[in-house]
Order: sequence, then structure tokens, then C-alpha cells
Amino acid sequence: MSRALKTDAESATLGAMMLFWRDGYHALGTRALESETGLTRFTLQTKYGGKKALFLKTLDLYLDLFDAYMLPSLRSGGLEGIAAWIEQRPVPDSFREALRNGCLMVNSITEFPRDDSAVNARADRYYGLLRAALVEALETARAKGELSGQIIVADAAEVLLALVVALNLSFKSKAPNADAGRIARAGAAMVRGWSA
Amino acid sequence: MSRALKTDAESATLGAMMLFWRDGYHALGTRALESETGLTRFTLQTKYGGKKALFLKTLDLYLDLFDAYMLPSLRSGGLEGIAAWIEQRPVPDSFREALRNGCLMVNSITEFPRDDSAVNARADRYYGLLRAALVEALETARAKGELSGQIIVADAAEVLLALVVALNLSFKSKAPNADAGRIARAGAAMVRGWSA
DNA sequence: TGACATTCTATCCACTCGGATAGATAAAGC
DNA sequence: GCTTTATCTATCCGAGTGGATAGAATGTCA
Repeated sequence: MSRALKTDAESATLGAMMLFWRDGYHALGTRALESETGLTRFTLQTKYGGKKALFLKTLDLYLDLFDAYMLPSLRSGGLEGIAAWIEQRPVPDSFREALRNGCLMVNSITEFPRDDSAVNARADRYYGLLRAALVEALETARAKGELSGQIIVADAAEVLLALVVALNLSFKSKAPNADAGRIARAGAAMVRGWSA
Repeated sequence: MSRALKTDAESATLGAMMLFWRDGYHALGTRALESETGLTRFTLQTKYGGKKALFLKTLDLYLDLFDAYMLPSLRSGGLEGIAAWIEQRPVPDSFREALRNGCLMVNSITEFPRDDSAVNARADRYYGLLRAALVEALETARAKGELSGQIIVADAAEVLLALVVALNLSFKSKAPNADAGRIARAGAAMVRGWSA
């Protein structure tokens, strides 16, 4: 029974994610959401619970994809793997263009009030995932004997965490001084300098 | 001739800056701007040229203050000065609370489209100011003989630039994993590890 | 084929947005 | 004290917001 949806839930959420990523939450209207994803405003209310609820769903999807596609190659590559990951993040081709809009999570942290607990919960997951992956990557490098004894894994992971976040921000800007390549090259050089 | 303004231009711009800083551009309406700063919506149009123009003015003011109050102590402090600056940014008391909303420039980069040239011009200045101050600080440290010969100033400055940007982002979030202190301590430790 | 459940289409709603305008008001110069 | 000039107050505007709803359309199952 029941009439078919114009767009299945998966592709609607993915399309919405790309739009929120590009425009931000406030700047994207429900009518644009409707015309660009095939999602109906009626369905947005009855099935997704409104704009904000759908947005949080897209944030969750974003983090799922981040965890599934970006982090694995970081975790296992050793020291040179970390450096290479920073220089050229392993982004699926379909996301290459979207990444020019920075990181949906970073963008969302700045766009919502400091005490938005729903967004903070996602931010917590984001930082947690990234930090854990960096720690794992560094510990793998240490186990392989690649890492200088002077390097403290926990501290190095924090510095790399900051580096990744800053890269995500500089992607969003066209300002020449915000050139991401410049930051990435310096970061990769730093990592290579950590070798034993 | 002419009636007096309810609020002088300087305090109106400063007040508007704090509000944009706290709420973001889209989330702050002209009516809230009016009631919280004393600025009149009439004056906003006739003297400032509308909401966006005023916003850009507050961005310029923000960068002026950043240059005048935050960067000098960074430039001149030597290696330990850099580490201390990262751990405890020299923020005037009146801005302590506002800084919980992150950095107005960082927030603005994420909030506006990638090709907003007016915002990009300010972002370019921000990155330029910060990078130059970091380079100067590191070169001062080198001149004093404090800096290890293995450290390349240009690369180290990029890493510190990323660290500062990431700190500004983590201020904005209440997520436990985004704790700024954690990042700052690791960054300061890294800087101290650069000593000769 | 007809009953039923669900979505779609098309409005409608109350509200807010940034901006514009007209008449009242206040300060300075003559 | 009157004129002049700029700002204030109050209102209005058209457009857009997220959300709600009623009737038409569509798909499944008995």
C-alpha cells in the first residue's frame, strides 16, 4: 500500500547533506531543499521531523562517511602515511568538489550557538573520531620504530588534529593567504621530521 | 545643525561586532541590532549602507583590534613567549567572554560562500597578519639563538598558524573532545621542544 | 476492482527579514 | 526665535521563512 516516495530516503539525505555543506544551515531554505533534492516539503515534516532534524541526520551521515572513507587510510599508513594523508586527503571523487566548501562539521560548529547540544554532540564525535585515528596512526608508526623517541604521541596527535581542522577551514576560503597547500606541505614536512 | 545620534559610530560598531560575533551574520536580525546597540535601523541604512556593509565594518574593526592587542605580545616574546601566547592568549578582559564564541573571522569564513570577495579580502588580511607575526616571532627567537637549527621558520609558522585557527574553532564548541586547553598545551609543548 | 494507506501538489498560515518612507523631534547657526 | 539639517519614531512594504493542511494522485493488498 501507500504511494511511492519521489526520492528514496538515502539519496534525499545525501543530497540534503551536499546542500547544507555548500550553503550552510541558515542560508538554505526548505524550498531550495525541495527543488534540488526531490524531497517534498510535506515529507520533510512528516518523515524527517522538520528542517533541523533533517540537518542533524545529514551531519550524522557526514560523520559516518568521514569515518568510513577518510580515516581508515590514515590509521594504517605509518609515519609516511600520515604525511601523505595530510598532503592529499583520500577523498572520493564524488566529494572532491564538495570539499571546496570546507568541512560540514567545522562549518556547523561556527554556525550554531555555542550551547547547541545537538550540534555539540556531533562535534564531540568528530573530534573523538579524528583524535583516535591520529593516535592510532602514531602508535602504529611507533610500533614500527619509525617515530623518534622525543615525540609524545598524545601531544603530536593534538597538533595534527589542529592541523586537519585548520586545513578544513582554509578549503572554504579563496583568500590567497589561506592557501591550504601551503599549510599542508608544512604539516607533512613536520610529520616527516618526526622520524627516528 | 542636525540632531544628535543616539549612539556614536564607534560604540555602535563595537556593539554590532560583539553581536555578529555571538550570533553570526544570518542569525542576527536588524531589529536585534537596533535594540541591543542603540543603533537605529534608519541610521543603519543611511549612514552605514545596510546590514552587510556594517558587518564588513565590524570585521575590519575586529582585525584592527586583533592586530593592535593580540599580536604585539606574540611578536616580541621569543620562543617561550610564543608558547605562553598559545597557552594563554593576551585577551583584554572585556573580550574574555566574547572569545567563547570563537573568532569572528573564522566564523565568517565558514558562514559566507566561498566566493564572497568582501569576506575573502578580510580573511586574506587575517591570515596575512597572523602569519607575519608568527614569522617575526620565530625569527626573533632564532636571532636570540633559542631556536634549534632543525626548525625551518616558514614551516613552523604554518603549523602555528593552523594551531591558532584550530584553537579559535574549539573555543566555539562545548564538546568535551573539542577542549581548547588540550590542544593549546600540546601546541605549547611542541614550541618548547623547538629550543636549541 | 475496490478499499486503504501514504505521498504529492497546491495553498495557506503567521512570522520575520532587510529595507524604505513620512512626519515628529532635536540640535546648531544665523 | 526661526530656519536648516540630520536623526528619531513609527509604520509600511514585498519577499521569504518554516510549517500546516486539504484534496488529488498513486501504489499495494484483499
